[in-house]
Amino acid sequence: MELTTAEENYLKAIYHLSEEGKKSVSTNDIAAAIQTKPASVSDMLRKLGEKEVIQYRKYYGLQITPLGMRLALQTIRKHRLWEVFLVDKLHFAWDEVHEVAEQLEHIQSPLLIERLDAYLNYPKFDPHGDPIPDAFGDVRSRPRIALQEMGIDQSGQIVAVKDSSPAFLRYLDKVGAYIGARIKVLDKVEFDGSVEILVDQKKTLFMSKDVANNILVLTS
Amino acid sequence: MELTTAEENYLKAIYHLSEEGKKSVSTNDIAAAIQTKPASVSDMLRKLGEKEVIQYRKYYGLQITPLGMRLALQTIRKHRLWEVFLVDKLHFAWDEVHEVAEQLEHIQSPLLIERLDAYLNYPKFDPHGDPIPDAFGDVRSRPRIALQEMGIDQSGQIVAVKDSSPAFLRYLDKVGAYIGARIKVLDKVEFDGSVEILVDQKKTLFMSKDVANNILVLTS
DNA sequence: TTTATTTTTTAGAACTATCTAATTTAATTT
DNA sequence: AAATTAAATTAGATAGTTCTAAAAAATAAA
Repeated sequence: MELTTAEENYLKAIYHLSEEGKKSVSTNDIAAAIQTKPASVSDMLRKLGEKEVIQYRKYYGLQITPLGMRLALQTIRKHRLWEVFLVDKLHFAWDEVHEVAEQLEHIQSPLLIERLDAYLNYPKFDPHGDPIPDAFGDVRSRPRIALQEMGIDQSGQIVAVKDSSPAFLRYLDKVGAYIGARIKVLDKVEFDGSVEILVDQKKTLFMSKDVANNILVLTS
Repeated sequence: MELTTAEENYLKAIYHLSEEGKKSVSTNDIAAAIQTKPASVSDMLRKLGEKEVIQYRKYYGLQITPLGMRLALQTIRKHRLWEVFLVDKLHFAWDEVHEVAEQLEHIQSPLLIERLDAYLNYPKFDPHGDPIPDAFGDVRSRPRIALQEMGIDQSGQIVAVKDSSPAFLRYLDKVGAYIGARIKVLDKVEFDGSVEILVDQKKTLFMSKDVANNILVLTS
């Protein structure tokens, strides 16, 4: 069974929205996620239902099927492997990779992905810290919490970001809070939820609540 | 000005057919080259004419414009750079790369191609020995002749093949006549046009006229 | 429980790319 | 030069993706 590029994009968006803890994924949510109109989404949901990658009941909502899950994870695997390639080998900045990976993920060639995976040394996480599913769709995720949720004096390592908009990624680069940075919470301001952290044991940094909420940390 | 994937493929086919010495490229030729129907080609020629990448007069024929030439060379550049990547870095066999490169060539990202070019060390030729146009569309081609046309005792280096079908490439791999191999013509049989050559100063090889005609050599 | 609002779906249109069948134009042959 | 053959084009359909505008269904509010 083969999916078109558009179908893959819809399925990926549905998968991501499902993962974000939402009990049900709405037509409007999907439209917002892939920047299209709800009318287009309705149409596509019908088609994805026919292809049995989702279970779909009009007006009631949808659920990904095991088949859909497998296909979505395959696409995500490809996307993240390409991101690693772009950053590790071609020296892209981590805020430049998304758009290109968005195109590369649709290249059809199982052999290519196998070889790429090997060439990159079987990476387990992409440059944003998100886990790369293996060839069988298994994801080795690490338990992570938002920096905002850490307590004073708690340490950890930045492993991912929730919001990966170029603007946010550039901000992180600027202040030196990159993926992999080891941090420690020095203080939390109760009034506005902002935090003070120590980065790599040398630089202190103030962060607003909003920023701290967007950074995921592997605590130790 | 942007071309769709289909338009890029048509333009590339037209460019290649033009290069093959044919004075005029016919609708049927194009249809055969990209495995579609003449009717589809007619339609597309009209569109390419409107986009001014070719000059088109119904029933009379077509000619690539300078703009079309530039765009075709850009696509060819991408295709051949990806082929180098697949062979050099991902260890694809040279008869496995075409289909994947056919997809990769349509990825839109000038930065990606610049970086890829640098990463591959600015290669001038692809794994089949075909020249890679530079960013400005300039091609550094080498004067090459068919192995069949060489005289007895003449030496040279295999630099390209005319027919790059997987079957032919596999045959070459099998007999050890790879791109880059240094050869010398030991004998030519007048009766059937077959040749006897010495490969890399150790192995002698008999080749039919047809095979020898498909191998291009840089003579020295 | 009606009414109002929001969400979702359908209807109808546009665009791309392709096909088959029919027609038109050009080239060849007699 | 007329007739035949070959090549190229148009007409009409289908399939995929998207849109706007209108209708239908579900949810929230009075």
